[in-house]
Amino acid sequence: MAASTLTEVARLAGVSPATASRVLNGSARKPGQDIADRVRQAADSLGYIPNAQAQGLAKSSSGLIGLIVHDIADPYFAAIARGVQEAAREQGRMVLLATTAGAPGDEKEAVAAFAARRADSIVIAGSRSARTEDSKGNADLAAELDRYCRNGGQVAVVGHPVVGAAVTEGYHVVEVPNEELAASLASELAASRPDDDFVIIGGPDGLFTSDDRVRGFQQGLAEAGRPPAEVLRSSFNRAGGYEAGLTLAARIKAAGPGGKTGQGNGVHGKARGLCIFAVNDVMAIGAAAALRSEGLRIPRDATIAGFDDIETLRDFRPALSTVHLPLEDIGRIATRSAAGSAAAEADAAAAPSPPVTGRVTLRRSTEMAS
Amino acid sequence: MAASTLTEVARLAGVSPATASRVLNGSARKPGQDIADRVRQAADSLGYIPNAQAQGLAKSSSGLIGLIVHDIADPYFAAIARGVQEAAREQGRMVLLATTAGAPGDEKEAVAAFAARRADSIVIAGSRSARTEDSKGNADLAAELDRYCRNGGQVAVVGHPVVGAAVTEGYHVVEVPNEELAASLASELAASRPDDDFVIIGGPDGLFTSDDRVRGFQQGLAEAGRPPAEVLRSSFNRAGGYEAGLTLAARIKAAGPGGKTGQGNGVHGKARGLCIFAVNDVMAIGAAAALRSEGLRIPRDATIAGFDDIETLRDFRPALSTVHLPLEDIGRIATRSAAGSAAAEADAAAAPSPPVTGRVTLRRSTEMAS
DNA sequence: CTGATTCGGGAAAGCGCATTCCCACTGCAT
DNA sequence: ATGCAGTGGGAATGCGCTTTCCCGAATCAG
Repeated sequence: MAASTLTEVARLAGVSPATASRVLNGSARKPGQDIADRVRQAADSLGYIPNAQAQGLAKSSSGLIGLIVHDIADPYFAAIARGVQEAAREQGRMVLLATTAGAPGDEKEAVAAFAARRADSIVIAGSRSARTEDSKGNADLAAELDRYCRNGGQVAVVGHPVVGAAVTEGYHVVEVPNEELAASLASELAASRPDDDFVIIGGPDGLFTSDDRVRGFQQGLAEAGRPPAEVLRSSFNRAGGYEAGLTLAARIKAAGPGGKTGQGNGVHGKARGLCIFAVNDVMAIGAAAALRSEGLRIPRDATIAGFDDIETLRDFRPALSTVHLPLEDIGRIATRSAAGSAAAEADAAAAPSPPVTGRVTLRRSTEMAS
Repeated sequence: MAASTLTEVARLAGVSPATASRVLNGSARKPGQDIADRVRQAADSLGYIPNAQAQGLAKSSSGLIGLIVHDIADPYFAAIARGVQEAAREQGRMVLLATTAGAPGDEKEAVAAFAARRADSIVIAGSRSARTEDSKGNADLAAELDRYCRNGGQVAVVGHPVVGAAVTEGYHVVEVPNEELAASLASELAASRPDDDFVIIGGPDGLFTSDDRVRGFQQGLAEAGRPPAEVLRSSFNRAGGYEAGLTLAARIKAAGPGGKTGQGNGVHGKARGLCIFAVNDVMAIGAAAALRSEGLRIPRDATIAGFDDIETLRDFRPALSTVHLPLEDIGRIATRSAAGSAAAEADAAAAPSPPVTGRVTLRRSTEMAS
């Protein structure tokens, strides 16, 4: 028994397919009450389910939203995905998921696949990369997006625009003030940790999100009259944080065995502590785990801060200082800004994009030594 | 500029649409080399992207996999989703996401939507419910799945079968040995905590996953010669765990202020500790947070264990004793078992479904008191 | 009571592609 | 030279639905 079709419903109801279509799916023309009832009854007596593919083909629009993330199991992306999902539901659309591990080549393919499915809009979350080895991929991606937009697609990018993207029509960017927030974090940290040296654990060079946060942090430090922090680069995940954490642990132990009151490193008689800024929470957690595994305690032997304020990580102890980002809202905003209708564009003109605001959140992991 | 069509490509290449179709998409008949080249060249000079909707309509199959979860931001589901996504990629399909907060009514709608999109298969993760208020929704869901399967769809359910599902054709269940594993956990805990009383923090009555784990744990306790544990019911998330944790904290403090050596509660002169089993990690973390907020320490004032071994929570301290579940594999297995082909069915006959195995993992949170 | 409008319904033309059928042609054996 | 299968390409049909166009009937003004 194959799924029943509109034609069958129409026949059962004794009307034409055109009429059946008009009553079953929102059409401008409303058939008479009695006919409508007959059709509707026929429809659910047959268990009729409209074929979305055929509908899509006929009106060339699919009710699909494409979402591109690096990794859906990463809580950062999962949170954004939740927002996207919610907004999609509001719009009566479904979300199509693609994960790419951040490879622009894969992202290009994902965009092509979405385009093939005639997705109404595409949301790209996850940091853009400016690394030279990605430049080919980025160019391809930009071209693909270009084409997609020219064919009427709407795309929203979280964070940084895609490198080399030329179109403006239908291309939206949800700005995340990474740099400013990182600067604020730095300045608050500088104030609360007057005697600490700072070090940054960053992601790979060229990752915009990472680079912005590093730059902002350095700037905040400079404004507070602090010297620039050293930057350790590693991968943008827990493992990267852990690795960098091991390096730092060794250094801390070498500098002051048994605590920071060892053989005074610094011109003042007073020993200097170390404050670590990891460019995201997951890396911070990794670094913290590394320190702990080396017998170091936080915030006693070093202090640490992250970025994102991942919900699942809030129960981590010592509570992680970080910058809160409304991840779910970001997903929602991105999805809405790519909702692509005349109304939406009018709105967009009025409010180019509801600004994303974060908040520095200092917690126990950078608390003053008692 | 609308997206170019196969016909345009064919015209440019000077061949018929049929031929173009044959070269551009895997067809049994391979046109001649020269023609193939011409077509391919025409295709990418036009930036041709096949219209998946039309393809789907024509061959009635969409290359889509529907995934139903309660909440994509929940790390449990996010992990499963990752597995599903990977398997989908292997199969050259894309995943369509639906979140339902566990409401059978929403799940039914999601299935209908997937059916409308002619998804090749559907993976349902997330606990089934047997609560009476859900019985109507469950029946509807079962009916919808039934219809979907009869129309050739493949369904894989993680954990428990949908209540009332009648079809067998195309209906797969990935069994998760919740009960057995919970029993093992109980027996190991009983051995390592000989002097503890046990208490269980469960989800709402009627949630299969929760009920299975509760039942298994009780059984394990019984086999170890321990009396049944009291069961506290609350919601299946962190908040629920937190709430139950507060209740328990009050109880612990009342029983033995300042530690468990207070006014001896028990026939032996020796005070008894409390070992808490929360039916999932997230609840366990919530309960732990509640205890901590009440000034209690783990494992000193109480010990606690969870279930799932959520990756993001592994850095939690004290490290949480739990039951490891290969979440990602589960997603992968479910997706593969619903891959729905003759070959897959032959495989399925050979290996009904690659068994999911978990592992009791005792860590610091239930460590022997020193 | 007639002519100009609506109004409600049906017929039919695609949407973009896969696929079946058909045909012209080649190569081979007879 | 003639018949045969085999091969490679094109014409045409249909997937299920939307939508334009058309037409008969009903409504209204004059």
